Amino acid sequence: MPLIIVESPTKARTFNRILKIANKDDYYVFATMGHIRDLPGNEMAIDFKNKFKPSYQIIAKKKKVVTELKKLGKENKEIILATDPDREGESIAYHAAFLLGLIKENWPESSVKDGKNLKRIVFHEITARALSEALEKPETLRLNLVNAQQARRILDRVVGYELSPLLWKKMGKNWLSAGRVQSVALRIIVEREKEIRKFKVENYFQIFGKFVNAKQKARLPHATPEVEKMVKAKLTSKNGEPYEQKFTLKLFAGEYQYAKTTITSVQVKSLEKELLADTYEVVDLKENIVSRFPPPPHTTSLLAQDAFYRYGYSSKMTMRLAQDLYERGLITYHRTDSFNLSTQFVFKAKDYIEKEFGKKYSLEKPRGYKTRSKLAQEAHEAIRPTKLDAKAAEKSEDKRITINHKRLYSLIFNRAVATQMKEASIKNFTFSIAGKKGYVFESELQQVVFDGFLRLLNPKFVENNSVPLNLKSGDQLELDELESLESQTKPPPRYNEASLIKILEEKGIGRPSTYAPIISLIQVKNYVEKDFRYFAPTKLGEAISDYLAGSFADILNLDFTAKMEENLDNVAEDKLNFINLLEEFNTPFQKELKESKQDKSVIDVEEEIKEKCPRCGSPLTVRFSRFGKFLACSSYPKCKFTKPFLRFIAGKACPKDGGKILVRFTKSRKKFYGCENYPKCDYSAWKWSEIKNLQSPSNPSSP
DNA sequence: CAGTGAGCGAGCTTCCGCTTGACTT
Repeated sequence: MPLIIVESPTKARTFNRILKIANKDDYYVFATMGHIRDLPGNEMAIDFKNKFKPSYQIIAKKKKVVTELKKLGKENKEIILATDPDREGESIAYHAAFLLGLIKENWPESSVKDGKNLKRIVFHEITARALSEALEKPETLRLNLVNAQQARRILDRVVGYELSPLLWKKMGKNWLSAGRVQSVALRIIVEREKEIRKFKVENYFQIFGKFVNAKQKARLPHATPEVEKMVKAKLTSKNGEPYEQKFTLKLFAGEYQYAKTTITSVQVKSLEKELLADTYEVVDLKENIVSRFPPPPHTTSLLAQDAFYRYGYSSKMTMRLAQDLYERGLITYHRTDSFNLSTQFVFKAKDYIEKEFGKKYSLEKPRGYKTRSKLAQEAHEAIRPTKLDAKAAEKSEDKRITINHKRLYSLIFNRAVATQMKEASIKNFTFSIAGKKGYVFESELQQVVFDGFLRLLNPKFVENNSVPLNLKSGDQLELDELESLESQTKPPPRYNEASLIKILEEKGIGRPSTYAPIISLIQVKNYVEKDFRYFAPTKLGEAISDYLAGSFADILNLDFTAKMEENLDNVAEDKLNFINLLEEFNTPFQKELKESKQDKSVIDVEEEIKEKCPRCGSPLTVRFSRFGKFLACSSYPKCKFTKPFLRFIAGKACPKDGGKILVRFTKSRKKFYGCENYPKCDYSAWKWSEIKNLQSPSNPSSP
């Protein structure tokens, strides 16, 4: 009886179901639960003198899995490797085959011992047809792909296990970490912070006019009933001279565009006077109908971004919820970078759309999406519901399905179905309002002509933009009111979880399975902190990033991974030898390491604060430990005074005893707010909204 | 599924990527 090997128990279950239906129950399907053989954690385990030979071990937590695998291997002669079609999947297959005694390892060349009994099947879609087709023409293990994975693994190990100890010495903290992915993620945040500091904030004014058309009702963009008669437009030029200037900043990651006007506070008053005295006419009214297409279905990265902006979920939370939905069979696999939707789903979606919204909303031909990124590996489908049932999560009787699960399910459902809906048709109006003295105001608005997919994905937008513009060129308008707004130019924004994941994915840094863990890691290590929902580097994080960027500029660059991936593709296609690739990386790297090790200077990130040590009077300093920040006496080791670093919320007092409110954490690192006088006072709150309206300490409430 | 408060830190750490079940109530 053939033994089929896959990664995940869910995939195994699906296979069993399909095989049973096809009356092929003489297969046994076994799940490895991911990698089973890897480098040990407690040492480098790379032999640099022997072509980077790795010493793999069975992963401690997988011993049971491997015992079971070996037992099954003895019982079943024919082995069918059915792991994911990408690099990591091929590697899992390889190590499983090795443990079953079917691979001869002779570094750096490995070979398959018994090709008759070892087969590899590959498919991108788990359906009965794909499976039976694959079973009919099995292939062989792709050793070049395995080598690409090994090169990736070894390179990451070398980078991580060389750079980390360097940091331990450099910073005097033996728990620090560095790596190809995490250090670049950190640098992205650090460089942005510097760009923000460097940014010069400037004040400027914007002038908006509200115009009335006595004869006809004109509509204001985003109109409310009360102001329906008014048209709001922005002053943009005089005699062809624009007031607005646009600027583009080149940033570490991408660029930043911003605009300001040349209008200063001095000019505003006289401008207002002149504008109010003028008479106006609508000119250059243009209509332009454009199609708006639905966004692609969710990948891991897009789902994390969508859930963050829509519901404020952290990536960790989103992945946890998605995992639960996946395990209950409600959605497809949630760690994916693919836009592919199975043909079965696409056809069912068409039926669903026609039944739910009518034929006007469905497509004749299915719509597909191209991956933007060449770095995608597309081992899975896009994330989509498994059933065309909008209420599938709602109906679940599982008590562990919460409102959050249901919300995330809806997000996934709507987005996937929307991909197969007609595009929306939007009429864009742009027009100017010109005064006799040469002043020009400009405005634009949109009207939804046909809602298409927006009906499902953004009904509010449809509702707010359904009325046509009731103006035409030549209409005479009166300026009813002026609104002068003082603004400041804004620096590029800090990253949040969504924008960080977006840039990581764009640059191919990290994989769907690692985005959330990486974001957790740089916070747990105290390299970055969240200021509300935005990342700011700590002193420690900035020092680490600057040091590494200075000494290992190539690795800390955004295109390092992209170049590595290109090379790994060449290895997979047998155009490049993977040992040569490793050597080409490692030779200059070791040189840089040697130079860095010669510099014995130590970087100090400790920062003195105003507060004095109660024991000896020396200033206290903020220090970093693996458990977070703490305050310690600056005359350590002479004085060993320490105390916790507390984060007070300014301007809030405890409603029970008037004490200061501070941020605390539960044992499981969940954030909450509490009174400084704990345990005497037990006031606590989970959410900002609960403490938002608390009184300030100096201003106790009277009633 | 939720889950609400120590005191530690300054000797044996650290990588990336693939999986799920893992605490306790």
